[in-house]
This record gives sequence, C-alpha cells and structure tokens, in this order.
Amino acid sequence: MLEKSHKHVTCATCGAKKDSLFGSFCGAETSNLDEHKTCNYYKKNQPLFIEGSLPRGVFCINEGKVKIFTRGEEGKEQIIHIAKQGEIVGFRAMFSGEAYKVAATTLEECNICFINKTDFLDMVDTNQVLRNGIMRELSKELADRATFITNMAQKSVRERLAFALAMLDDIYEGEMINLTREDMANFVGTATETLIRLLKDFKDDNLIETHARKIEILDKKGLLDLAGL
Amino acid sequence: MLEKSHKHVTCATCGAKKDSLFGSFCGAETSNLDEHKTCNYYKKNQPLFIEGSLPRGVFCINEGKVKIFTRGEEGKEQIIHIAKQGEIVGFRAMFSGEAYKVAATTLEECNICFINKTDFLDMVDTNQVLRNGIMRELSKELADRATFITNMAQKSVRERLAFALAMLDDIYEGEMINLTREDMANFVGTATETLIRLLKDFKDDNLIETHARKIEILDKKGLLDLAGL
DNA sequence: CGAGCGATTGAAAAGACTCAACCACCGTGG
DNA sequence: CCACGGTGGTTGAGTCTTTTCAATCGCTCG
Repeated sequence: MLEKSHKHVTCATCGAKKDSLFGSFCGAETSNLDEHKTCNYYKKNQPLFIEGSLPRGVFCINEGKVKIFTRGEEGKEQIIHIAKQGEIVGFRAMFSGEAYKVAATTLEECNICFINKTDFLDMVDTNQVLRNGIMRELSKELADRATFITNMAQKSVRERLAFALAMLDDIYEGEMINLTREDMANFVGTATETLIRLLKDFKDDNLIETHARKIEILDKKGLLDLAGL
Repeated sequence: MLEKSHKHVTCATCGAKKDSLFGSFCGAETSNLDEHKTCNYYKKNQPLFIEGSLPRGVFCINEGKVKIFTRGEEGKEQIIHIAKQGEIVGFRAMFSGEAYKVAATTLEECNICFINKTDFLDMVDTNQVLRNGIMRELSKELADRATFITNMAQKSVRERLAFALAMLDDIYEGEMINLTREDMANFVGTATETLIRLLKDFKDDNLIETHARKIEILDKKGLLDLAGL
C-alpha cells in the first residue's frame, strides 16, 4: 500500500525503474537521472497536465495510476490509456512541439517524479538505447491505438466492456479494479447507465464479482471470449 | 494525372520529397537515398504489406493514395489513415520490432519507392534531423489517434461522416473524393447502407454533390459545423 | 449479352442513450 | 451523536439512432 504522504524516491533503488524506459541505465546514467529529477506526491484526482498546456517535462510514475484522456465537445472525457508504475507520461507532446492534446490526472494517490524538458531531451539525444526504447514505445502505442479505434468502430459496448475489464485486470495486477463507474464508462466509451447494466449481466454470468465499487475478475478467459478474441 | 505504367523517380527531382520526412536532405543525403531506393508501380487495390507480416523496409509514396487499416473479427476493415504523396508508410512497425498490426493497400494507381530496412535504419541512426522528424511524426499521429478514438466514442455517425468528408477534402486536395462507399463506411466506422443514407441527407442540405461515385464538397464550413468543431 | 460487383432503398429489429427518480454511502457541522 | 448535503451508484421507461436483412438497380467487363 501507498504511504499517505510525500516519499522521496531514489532512482538507483526505485522499484519501478526496471520496467521503465530507464531500465537499461547504467550507474552513471542513473545518478545523472537522479540529480535531474524531482519527486512529488499527488493526491487522488490531481492533474499532472491539462489539454492545451505546453509540456515542461516528463512524469515518471513511481507508484499509483494515472488516466490519460481527451475531452469531446461537451467536455466528456474519453480515457485513452491508464498508466501505472514504471510508465513515463507526457513525453509524446515534447517531440511534436505542440501543446498537449491529452490530459493526465491521477486516479489514486501517487508518487511521481518529474524530469525537466531540457534534461530529458539531452538524455534522449545522447543515449541511443533510451532513444530506441522511446521510438519502440511510440510505435507500439500507435499500433495499440489502431486496435482501439477498430474496437470502438466495430465492437458492441458489451464486447468492449469485456475487453476493457480483461485489460484493467492486467493493469491492476491482481489488485481489484478500482475506478468510478463514470471513469470506466469513459474508458469503454459508453454511458454510465449502460455500463452499470452490463456489469450486472456479467455478474449474473459469474464473470465478475463486485465489492462496493471494486470489481473482481472471476473468469478472465470468459471475458476474453465474450470480447471476441 | 498519373501515368498508367511504371515510371522511374529520381529523389533529387521528386516532387513529393519536399513534403516528406526526407525534405531536409542535402545533396549527398539525397543521392545516397536515391541509390538505396527502388521504384515501383502499383495497380489499384494492390497491397503494400499485410497484417502479420514482418517489415522489410519502408514505402515512400511518390504518387497516389494508400489506405492503412486493421481488420476486426469478421475481417471487416477499419481504415485508420489515408496516406498520399510525400508520406512514408510502414516505418512504425520497424521500430517496434513486431509484425505489422495494420495493412496498407493502394486506393488507386501509385508510384511508390521502397527503401530497405537496414538502409533506412542507418539513415535514422546517423541523421538527427530525420530522426527528430520521425519522432515528431510518431507523436503527432499518436495525438491524432487519440482524437480519432474520442470521435468514435462520442460522436454520432452523422457527425463523424461530416468530419471525415472535410478531412478527405484535404487529402484529395481539390480533386473530388473518390472512394467506394464501402471504404468510406470503413473509414467513418459505420455500415455501408447508413453511409449512403447520410450522404443523401447531406446532398439534400447542399453540403455535397455526388457525381457517380465521386463526391464534391460544396460547403466545407457547413460540414465542419455539423461535425461539431 | 450475362455475370457480378457496387450502389441504393425499404422495412423491421436491436442496441444504446437520455431523462428522471431513487438509493446508499460518507464526511461534516451543529 | 445525528441530521444534512453531496457524490457516486442503480433502476425504469421511453426514444432514437443505427444495424441488419432482403431486394432491386445500374454499370462495367469479359
């Protein structure tokens, strides 16, 4: 469990680092990173950055989860991705040279380090492994989003929800899924009421169990079947 | 108009180059590129690559249009992007090290150059301007796809079609839009019949005019209004 | 001239959304 | 300690968009 307050993180001992784009850093690189980062505590529902603002650096999640979303016309959120520990958030707009088209907000209490834009770009320029990692990451996400678009266009809400639950099960790594129904609906791309009705169906089919707002996955394979995969 | 046969393209005189990621190449770089590329003619509806295959290089469009798409369960295509002259296609999977998740097929007769994987990666490794251009491109597309996802999730088919027509008007640069109704439906993310009915509505509202399969945009601003932008 | 594909139309059915009301839980202030 | 207010969750009913299925049309190509 997360400590309910600020915690100083040292890159050399950061548990999230090995899974991150910095995973390959050697000792010197790690201490350089350590010197250039600041460490911050975020409360639940606190924004890291909002749409339209200019990127000032990147965020490296040490602990906690962050939603990445855009807003449609009426301000309705569409969640594109949920980032967890080890993920680096906010670097995409730095390369495009444009303002953020997406926003990022914490879903729970988080410890997140910040690396200044210039420092980060220096690392990218001088470290080929990091650079290749970033390009690989960008490319993979591009492919993921193509699949996301196809799912949105061709699958029913029921199928998309089944798929989303299986995906969230991976993101929550054994912990129970803990999102508001509204966030979940904004991830699946549906109305909150529809989402609730479908969750009940899934409960009736013994695919999931709900514990207040938390969702336990009982039959992941069943969900993936239902999702048509 | 495009010549109905193979045409040899020289990078130094290629009209599409200035708009491409190679736009910044100096004389030496351009002739290096020229030596490493082959030039090919494609008929209409000919694949450049298919899902699941491993990338062997990149395709640089000299003339013509290419659809980039994924397939859903029943094999139904979802068009993610339509690439035109000057665009480089197929490099995303090269960085991810995975097989293509998307496929690319010509929409009309095309002249397209091919650059071998190793040669291309060499250029990327040694040319910082090219590399930054690619990273910018990848990042921009990532943002575009976030918007695409949001549109799919939150807009009605009518709104999406209006938006798609305005977008296609830019892609076809003054020429009339020339796609099968099925391709257009697969771009908008709807059934062919629905698309046809909506096109008729738009015709009745004097937003567009149809000439056989070709579509002429009469009121682009009206379309964008309708799309809710 | 006939086959076949793409375009179009009609009618019925289904999926999803909206709106409205109500419930349940929780922290706060009196 | 308890009533209050607010947020998030749930349910019901009616409506509307969109899909599906079926049939027809029109044009091009061999």
